[in-house]
Amino acid sequence: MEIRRQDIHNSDIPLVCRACEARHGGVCGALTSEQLSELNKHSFRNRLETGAEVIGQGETVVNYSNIMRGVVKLTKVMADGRQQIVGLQFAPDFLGRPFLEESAITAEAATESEVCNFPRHVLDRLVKKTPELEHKLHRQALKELDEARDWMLTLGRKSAQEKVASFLYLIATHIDPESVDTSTFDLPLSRADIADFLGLTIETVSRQFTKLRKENVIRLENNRNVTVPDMDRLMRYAGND
Amino acid sequence: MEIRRQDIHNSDIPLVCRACEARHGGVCGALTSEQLSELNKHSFRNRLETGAEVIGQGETVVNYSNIMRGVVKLTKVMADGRQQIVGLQFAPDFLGRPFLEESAITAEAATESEVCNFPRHVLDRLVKKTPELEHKLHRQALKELDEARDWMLTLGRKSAQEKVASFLYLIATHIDPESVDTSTFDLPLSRADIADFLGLTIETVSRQFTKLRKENVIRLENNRNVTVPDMDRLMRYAGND
DNA sequence: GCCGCCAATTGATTTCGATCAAGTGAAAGC
DNA sequence: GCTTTCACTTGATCGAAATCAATTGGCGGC
Repeated sequence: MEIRRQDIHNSDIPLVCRACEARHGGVCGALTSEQLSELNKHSFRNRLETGAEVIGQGETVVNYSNIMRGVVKLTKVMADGRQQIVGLQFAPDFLGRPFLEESAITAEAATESEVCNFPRHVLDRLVKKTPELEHKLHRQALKELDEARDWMLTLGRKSAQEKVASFLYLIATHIDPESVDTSTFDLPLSRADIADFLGLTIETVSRQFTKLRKENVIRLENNRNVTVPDMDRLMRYAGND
Repeated sequence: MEIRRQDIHNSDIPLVCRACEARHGGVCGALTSEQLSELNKHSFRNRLETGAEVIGQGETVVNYSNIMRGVVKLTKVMADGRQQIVGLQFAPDFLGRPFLEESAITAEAATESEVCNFPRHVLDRLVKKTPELEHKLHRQALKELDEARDWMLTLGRKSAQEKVASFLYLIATHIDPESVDTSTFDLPLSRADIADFLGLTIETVSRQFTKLRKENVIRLENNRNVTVPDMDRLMRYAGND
């Protein structure tokens, strides 16, 4: 028995949205076809090269985005250049901080990505009128909060080895939610980015990769491609018993 | 010129809520007097001794709360006992994780506190019917997310001295939002709790307190009472230039 | 007043990860 | 084909914070 799609006026949904909406459950799912059409009038998609900045720390927010493809990293920088990645966002996550003029973080593409942008004021107006949309954004905020707090435990209390294992486990479970086999994947981050995510240096990250490889917790096809023969074992290395 | 209170039926508001609502801008502010009455029927207040647990990691959530007075710490524990405080909540914060059966964190009173509890299902029902209430909760979630990400930078990239200074600055700016003079305050956390908040050991926290005292960044009346002669200087020690 | 308790401090030593410094290997440019 | 470049790895040393171990100081109970 199949559950019917709720929206009747399927054909009224903008063409670009139709393909998109089918593929994922982003925030747009909360909108009626009319609202989607309205939003779509003001929205534009673009492709982001690795390293391309979506928004910078301290800048005025003009657009929100939906991640269509790729991984976006959220970073904070200190005045002296020290840097910390405070979040990773995967498709089809919503990207943006509602109700705030100025961004407290930098968002940039960790991999080659594609995003769908809409002007802040258009979405803000839509949120006011659409409780279901605010509910979706609320849920995403809570999800991000849960993830941030999980990561705080990792940053504050785990050893370098546990941190690296935790990172690998995180990627294995997030990179391709569709896939059944999560045991082989490409890392969306460079060693430098991983270091910034884990609060370590590149050298320490590299040494821990080597150590995990020598202990057969992971195999490395090349610098980016990882195979995890035993996911539970990796989880134990991550300290998540 | 004074702005008039919005709610007309002021006298319909439950007595306990009236005193409370006047004092702070918690989530209840989003409710009509009827809703407040309804919620109040099922709510109960209680006093929490220091260390009293509101909810434990992995337990089923039956109540949400509003913090009326005091400070509540949110902690995560690893299987081997390592512990990390992932958030501090001050009055009049809302306490709880909407839309989740099971708590991912432990919440316990850091100081002697007072909370107002309401059954989860009652508030959940109210949220569904009251967009303004969900909006308030959404805003609080985003605030907590911002704070969590700020703290991730502290945990991942700051030195022990910067961490302790950051903690003192956080407390100075949060403990008593009413007060004009934020330069003298009591710490709501023991050294052990501070260590768990900063991802350090008690000994290191203690040494940094001593160091900050010797460098005249702070004065200590006793273990708990702190005076900050120059808040900007403390901020610089915290690495927030 | 003295004891016991607990929180915090202080000191000595160790350890883990940072720093400094080469070295490797793959891809791009000439 | 060779060099250059860039990301990563590996090695040697250093240093900040952890660990181990007393000691201090305040407070409640008797």
